[in-house]
Amino acid sequence: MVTLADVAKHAGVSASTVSYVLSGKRSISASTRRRVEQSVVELGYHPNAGARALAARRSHIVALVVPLTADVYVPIMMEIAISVTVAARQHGYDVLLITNDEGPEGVRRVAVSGLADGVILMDVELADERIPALRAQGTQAALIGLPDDTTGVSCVDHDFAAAGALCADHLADLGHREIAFIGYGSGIYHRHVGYAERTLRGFRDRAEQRGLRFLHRPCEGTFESTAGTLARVLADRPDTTGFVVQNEGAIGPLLNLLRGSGKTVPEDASVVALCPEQLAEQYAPRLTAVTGPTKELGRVAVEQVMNRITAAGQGIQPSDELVLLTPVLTVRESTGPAPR
Amino acid sequence: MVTLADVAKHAGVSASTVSYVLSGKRSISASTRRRVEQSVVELGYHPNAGARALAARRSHIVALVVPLTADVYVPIMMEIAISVTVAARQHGYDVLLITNDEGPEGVRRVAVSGLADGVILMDVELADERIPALRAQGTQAALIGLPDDTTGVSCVDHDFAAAGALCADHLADLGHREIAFIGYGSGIYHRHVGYAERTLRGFRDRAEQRGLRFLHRPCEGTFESTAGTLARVLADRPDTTGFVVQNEGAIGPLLNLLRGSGKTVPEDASVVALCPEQLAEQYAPRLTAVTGPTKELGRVAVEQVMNRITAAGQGIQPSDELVLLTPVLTVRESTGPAPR
DNA sequence: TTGTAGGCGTTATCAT
DNA sequence: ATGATAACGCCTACAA
Repeated sequence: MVTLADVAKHAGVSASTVSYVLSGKRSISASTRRRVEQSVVELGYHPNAGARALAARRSHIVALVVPLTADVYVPIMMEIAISVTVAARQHGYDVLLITNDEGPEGVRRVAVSGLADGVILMDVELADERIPALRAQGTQAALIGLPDDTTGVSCVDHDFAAAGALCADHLADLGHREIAFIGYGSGIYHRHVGYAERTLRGFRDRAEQRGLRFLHRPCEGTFESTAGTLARVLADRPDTTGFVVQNEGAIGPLLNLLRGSGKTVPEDASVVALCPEQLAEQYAPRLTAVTGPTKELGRVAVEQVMNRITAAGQGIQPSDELVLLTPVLTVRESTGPAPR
Repeated sequence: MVTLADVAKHAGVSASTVSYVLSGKRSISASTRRRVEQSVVELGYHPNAGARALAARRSHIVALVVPLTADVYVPIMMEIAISVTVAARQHGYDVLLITNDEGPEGVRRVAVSGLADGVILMDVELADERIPALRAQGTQAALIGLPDDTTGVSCVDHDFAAAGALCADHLADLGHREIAFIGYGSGIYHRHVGYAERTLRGFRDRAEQRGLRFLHRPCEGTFESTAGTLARVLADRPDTTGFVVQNEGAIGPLLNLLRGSGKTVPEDASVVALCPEQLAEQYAPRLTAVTGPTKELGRVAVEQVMNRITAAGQGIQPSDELVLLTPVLTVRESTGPAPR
């Protein structure tokens, strides 16, 4: 193994000079810089990560905590994980993968051992038990998702309220007056995460503003429950022409059921989905959908931990950032002007 | 931060004793062991990862290199990544996520800096350019996939030849005599990976053994190309009653097209797919399919790097293991007795 | 069974 | 602009 000392000897300078050439933390004459860089290449020197971490008290690693549950749509998770990794590299950081089966203990472990300088949490719950652990240790963290209490951490998430509003606007613009919002199972609206509620609120407010009549029905996302939900909607409000779906599992069934009940999409009924683009593209008809910028989620989260790590390293109190990313509505084939 | 020295002082022993209590590398009297463990808990001691890596010349980290391409079915990739992480933890290791946009350089970087003790490569190509890099540095590696030249590395993969044979057997058992094998686009059979060829060979050998008449047709996996492929198959061999599909994209179209041409599955035609279970379950009818044990892939790969790292650490030449995992055929609704 | 001491490769504080 | 040198926290051969 080639060490700093080897390079120093080869270049005829001291070890500290080599270190400074490499870190750029103090000015070096052009000539010695060249000599050192030369030696580095010739000897094939690569700094030792452990030694660096020990001396600099910084590992240049962030931990990414991923859920094991197939609870979320997996390709999206992967996309975020990759965007995090790529973004981290641009800051000279590597990413350590932590699965959530370790629970709050996993987060504690990597932070307290100095293995990671900071942590990024995916799949954050409203009252996430990992957050108190982070606060207690003063661990720098960015959350992808929005918990109840965000003190001591930075957060980034989609702006679900805006997403809901986009749906209402789009259908209103097309002349629809009676809308049904097919949501997740009722459990979701309390447990897990706040995005369901935030979406609904955004939709509701805008719908009222635009004078829409609407109803919200939770739905478990199976074929059967979707059938039940749709039947009830059509019984309660036979003139419903617009559907907003926020439930990956209910999309397919809903399209089939509408077709089965003689309603053609988009001529007789319009459907706008809140889901990833990849999903929206794979139905027939392809779905008009509201989607957030997935990769941004990862990029911003990295930015946030980096800011915190840097601040903390300088003895400054890191600021708790909160970023909500604006979603986009893409018109595809499942929405059209209201009938008549 | 609590250090070894702090614990030693608190327990009234020397630092080395604490170290040995923790590592178990030499016998300790029950009483001091208890005192030390006590102090560890009371003070909340956690060993510093950097210092440990530096002194022990072992980071207790393995790098997992994942492809960025949506080339592979993403949920499977994720499943492997997670099983790798879980398995690694059981060996006291953590997993560093490396994306393939760094190319061979990424692998070099983590190994040469001592950041990782070993490497696991996913999505291995036949003539993978990362492998020479690994060999050159003497990096311990396990590959998920089977390259041309496996010297200096360990490998684990599905036994695709066995998978192909399972398909042939199943259809032969059901009395089918004319089979069509719908494969990937012709490019795949040369480029990328060998599994397509291995599957085909396994199928072919067994099919001949069982006296089946069969043909193999590459297929791009779009609706159009599947339509073309099927039309050609039925023109060439109108009596074809069995289909083997190894092409995720062609499955949906194939089912639709068979239906469209008046062939009911499984009464008129049987379809067996080579694909992940999750996919097989989501079609109507649910597909009889051959699937390998995904999580095992990760677990075995971890086992293999661990073996290599341990051996190398003891100055022993690590042995190049090769494990092929036996796939399983699950009968679902898409296969039945041959007609007549 | 336990302690001592040197070293692992970098960083960063003092000097010069 | 450059050099010595003392940490950084842990491991482990060598002693006792």
